Amino acid sequence: MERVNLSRTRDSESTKRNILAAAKMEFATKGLSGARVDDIANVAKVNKRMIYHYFESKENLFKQVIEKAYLDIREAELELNLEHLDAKSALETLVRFTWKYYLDNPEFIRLVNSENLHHARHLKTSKEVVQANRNYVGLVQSILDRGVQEGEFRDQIDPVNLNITIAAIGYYYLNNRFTGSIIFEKDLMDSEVLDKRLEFNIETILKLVSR
Amino acid sequence: MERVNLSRTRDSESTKRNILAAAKMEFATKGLSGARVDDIANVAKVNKRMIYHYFESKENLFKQVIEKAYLDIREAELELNLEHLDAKSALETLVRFTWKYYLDNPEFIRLVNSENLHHARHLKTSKEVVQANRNYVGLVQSILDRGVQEGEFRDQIDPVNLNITIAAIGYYYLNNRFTGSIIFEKDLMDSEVLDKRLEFNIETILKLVSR
DNA sequence: TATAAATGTAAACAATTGGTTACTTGATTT
DNA sequence: AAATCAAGTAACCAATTGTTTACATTTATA
Repeated sequence: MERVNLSRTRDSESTKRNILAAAKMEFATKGLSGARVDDIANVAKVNKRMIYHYFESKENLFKQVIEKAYLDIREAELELNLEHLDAKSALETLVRFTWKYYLDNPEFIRLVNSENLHHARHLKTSKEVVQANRNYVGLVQSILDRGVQEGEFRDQIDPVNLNITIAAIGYYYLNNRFTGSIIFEKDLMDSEVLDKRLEFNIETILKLVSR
Repeated sequence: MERVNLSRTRDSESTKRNILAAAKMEFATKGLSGARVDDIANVAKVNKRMIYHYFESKENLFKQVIEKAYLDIREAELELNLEHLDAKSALETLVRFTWKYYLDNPEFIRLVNSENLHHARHLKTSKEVVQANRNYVGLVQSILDRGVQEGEFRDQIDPVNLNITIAAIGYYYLNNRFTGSIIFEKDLMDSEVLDKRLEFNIETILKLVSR
């Protein structure tokens, strides 16, 4: 029988949550190599030993963080309930969502970069993430099918490439906002500039799929 | 009067070049924090002291590397001589070039990521890079103008956003090839898959600009 | 209530790492 | 040929860092 203790002075679940949250920020801002276990412990207000107690190693902690990051975004996408919209609206909603998610969760982009710098070795063994993504590709495929039926979209569009492009046009812009702002001599994070970029992206995707 | 010594046993220029080349690979594969000065020295076959002699610090060495990386790609773009082509061909050539450059120089992507992780603090003081990029945006703008004159392109297309999108659709795919290959359960680096992606990208850009 | 398991702390360790010191060797100039 | 400066080497250092050891306290349960 599970006991719930509402007034625990010791709370392993909250300790784990705190560690994960602190680790996410630390890894995102400094990368896997740049991240410091001591800093994670300090931010999480937890003794460093607890990190090793619950997560075994810095490497494994990173793995937990990146897995959770992927599951979180895939979960948020499912909550959009795109099945209830016509294909064009569904696609536009997805582009807007992806953009906003990256904008609101810059850590996600950083973590994915880190994981790729390390040849995705942490994600390689994650069945759960693969399955979540399989569902996601299926979702996009069904939007495409619906669009063809409605006479709005071209057929034979590759859902994986479409997916990648939807992510790419948001990800690249936000990932490289620092070098981009210098190079293009323009604040890429200015709110009007951001809004125009989103409209540009929606246009890009809709023109790509339409007949 | 400058003397040229063809048989120097001591060659500061070649030492500097070796350090820069080794540093570029080391920073690209491990990031700024992950890179080891000792490893750079070993690969460059140079005493570690020489790195500090010529480059002052690890940080400054990174700055030299990232600056050169940007100047190199902007230089390669200029050599395409896009002015001699009709607008549509020029744009397609640029998309193909960008893709191939990222494919052949994966270090470039990694370095740009690192620089953004560090808020572009090394590039901030680089007038030369900003100027090179100004020329590049001008080049794309002139292609767009030509396309409008030829009656092929829509007008009022923002050259910066177009630039960003051309880069994005190649960059994202290749940057995230490791996580992408796992997530999409498909080898994104398979040569047929790569070819299809390039065609997809050309289509994306041409549909975006055409009337 | 005794006991074992879970949760937590302080301190230290061994390895690593960016950077430096002290010195040697080779090339150029006068 | 002597003197001067650039180029190069080996050894070392102080600080950092991921990880561990040894120990203490709280909680759940037999």
